[in-house]
Amino acid sequence: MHICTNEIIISLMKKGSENTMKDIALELGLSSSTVSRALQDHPHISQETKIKVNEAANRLGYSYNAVAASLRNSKSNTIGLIIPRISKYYQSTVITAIQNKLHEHKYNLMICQSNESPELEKELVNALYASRVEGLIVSSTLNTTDFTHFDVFSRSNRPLVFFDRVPKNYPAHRIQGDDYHGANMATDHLLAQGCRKIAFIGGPLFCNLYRERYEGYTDALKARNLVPDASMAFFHDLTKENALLSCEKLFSGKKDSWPDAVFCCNDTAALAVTSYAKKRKMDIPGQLKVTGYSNDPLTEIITPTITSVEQYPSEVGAQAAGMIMNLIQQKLKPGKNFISVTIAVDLVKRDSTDK
Amino acid sequence: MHICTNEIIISLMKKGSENTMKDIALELGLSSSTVSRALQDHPHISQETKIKVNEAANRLGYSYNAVAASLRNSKSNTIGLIIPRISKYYQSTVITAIQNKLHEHKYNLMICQSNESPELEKELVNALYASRVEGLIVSSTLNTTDFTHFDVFSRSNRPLVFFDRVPKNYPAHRIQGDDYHGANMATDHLLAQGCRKIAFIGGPLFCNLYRERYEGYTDALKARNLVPDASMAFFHDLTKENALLSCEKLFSGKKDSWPDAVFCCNDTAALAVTSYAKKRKMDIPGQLKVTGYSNDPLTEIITPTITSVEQYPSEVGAQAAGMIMNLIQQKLKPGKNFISVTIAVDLVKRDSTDK
DNA sequence: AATATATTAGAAATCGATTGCATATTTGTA
DNA sequence: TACAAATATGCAATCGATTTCTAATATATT
Repeated sequence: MHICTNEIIISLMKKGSENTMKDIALELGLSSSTVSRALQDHPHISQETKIKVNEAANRLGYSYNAVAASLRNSKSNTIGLIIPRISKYYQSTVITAIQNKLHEHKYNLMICQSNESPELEKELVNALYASRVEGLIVSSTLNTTDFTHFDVFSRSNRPLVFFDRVPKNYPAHRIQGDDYHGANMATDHLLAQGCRKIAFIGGPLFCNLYRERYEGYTDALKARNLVPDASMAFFHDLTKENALLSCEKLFSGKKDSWPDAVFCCNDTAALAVTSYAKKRKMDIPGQLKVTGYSNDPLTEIITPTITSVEQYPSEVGAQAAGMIMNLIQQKLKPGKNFISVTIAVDLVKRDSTDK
Repeated sequence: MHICTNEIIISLMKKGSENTMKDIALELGLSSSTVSRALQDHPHISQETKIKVNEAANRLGYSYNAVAASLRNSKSNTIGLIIPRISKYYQSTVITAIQNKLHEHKYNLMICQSNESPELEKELVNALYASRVEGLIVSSTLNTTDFTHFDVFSRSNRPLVFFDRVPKNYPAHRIQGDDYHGANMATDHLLAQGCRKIAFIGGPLFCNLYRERYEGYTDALKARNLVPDASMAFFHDLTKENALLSCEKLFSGKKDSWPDAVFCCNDTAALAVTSYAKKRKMDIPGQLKVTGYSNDPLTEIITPTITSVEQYPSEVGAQAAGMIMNLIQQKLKPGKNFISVTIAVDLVKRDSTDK
């Protein structure tokens, strides 16, 4: 057993750079081929040599250079991820699931935030491509309508998987929550609770999420022979501020024109509606019922707790990572067939809809 | 202006691999040196050649190989980040700030989660080192007491910066919030509001954060000639569940032994205390005052809103990234001098302490 | 004894971009 | 005219790990 202090290790290192396999080889009078194979536990190398090599590697403070291996093998063991923001509950949960799954396969994840900017998104795609990530997982910007900047990946057969915010007419694999069903369930629940004037607060309809949720919402109304009221549907960035503005419009006229429920496409908006209603002394759920989307822990903290749609983000992340790994390992043959996985959602009923 | 369809581009590409500078050189009857220099806009290359090279690069669908450049230049343009979890407000805000700052310098960020496991942390350090990240930013695991696995970085003079959870006796640069002062202010505020039996809920004292907050808390008490009551101080992982258990203990005996305030070292715990109190029909802030730490947006959502300590995570992230960049660019000379930056904090008074 | 088969190790090319040095051509100056 | 300087380009080595092919032993088989 050798005991090395830092000083000894430093003195054994060449000035200004790392020791390489070559240095180990030199030290032992071997070739670097042998060292490489020994470190990989290759069967053609004797036990004796392997032990000597590993010992020398420790002694010299050798560290494997993944960059060199990456170049030689055309294999970076890295996956790229582009996402608008990492700070939301849903997003960060998906990321964590992806990372854990990839780690099982000894893959790294390079996470980039597009900050909702299509230009930055494009730049990041190219940067990740240049870094030779082996696959790319994306939730696109709200404003990405042109997806051609992802062509580099599809063109070179490098796996490309979209989740959550997926393109409409772009050939790629995708993992989505069942947005139609989620919205449909939530709306139907409100109807079952007796609501008849249900407002809708969502994002722009060119984004798949809101398009499908809006459909789920309108279909639920139609199923009960109700006509969706366009003056009660709002489409904008789902920030607190925007949601409050929509509230102003919803609750401006005479009291009997007010909605008796609001279906919100995220929890931020649902929260804003709830606090608006509280401020105006409206009773929730008595006078107004509210539902959110994503089942952010926030929904259990506010009074009243808010009914929301659970999207199982961990499952989404695990599926996305799993799909990328399968594509890389060619368990799924690349080609013109694209897989679309839909993750089931559940309605979590809480106080804001009287359960 | 050339118009290329995907088919044309694909047909121009070698089977199964990318076009390289060599291919561009071949196409134009130049050497790859010239191509390299042309693409870098090197002054020794004529305008004419540069235009031809760029045009051919587009035509061939050339994509820069950052891995090859990385090897040749010993420069990966990548920084590593190891963090226990990305899902909390504070953490994700710091990350975003780091990423934005690094992006200005054309650096990428490789984010890894240690999931609070020291073993995984160690593994990640080595993986990032092998990937030749040029610097490492770390917030360590709650249970990391031995920091020698970071030696690889210090030993090879690769910048290492700790933030938030920083080591006690390990030589490295660090960015910290002013934990002592934050806790001191919060406690003093509670005292000023008339509280005299202030409980403390924090993490284990071997972690700098909680050690310093505890000191700030006790010093505030002592400054008013109060003796900290050990039976009212709890040290554990700051989860909701643990915090509720501590509440059980705090409010188990006779009513006059109950605390009149609880200082919590994070907002999760403060939230738990608040909901516990609400469930037991205690009046906040009348009967019990509560403060949290980190100023998570949650604190403004719950009723009552919770007084908390703002840590300016964006500033922390920007400083950490800025310091790494300075160290890389040798604006700070590496050596035995370690910089410790303290970021000021502020107390945000809300309803839970009667303001 | 002679050939076959493991076993172990090395030489050299490769991945793709970069760059110091050498070279060739053109322009400028004494 | 001759020589200096500026301009434009190529050659070849380099970064570090991997792998194919080759070669040298040693052991086994007939």
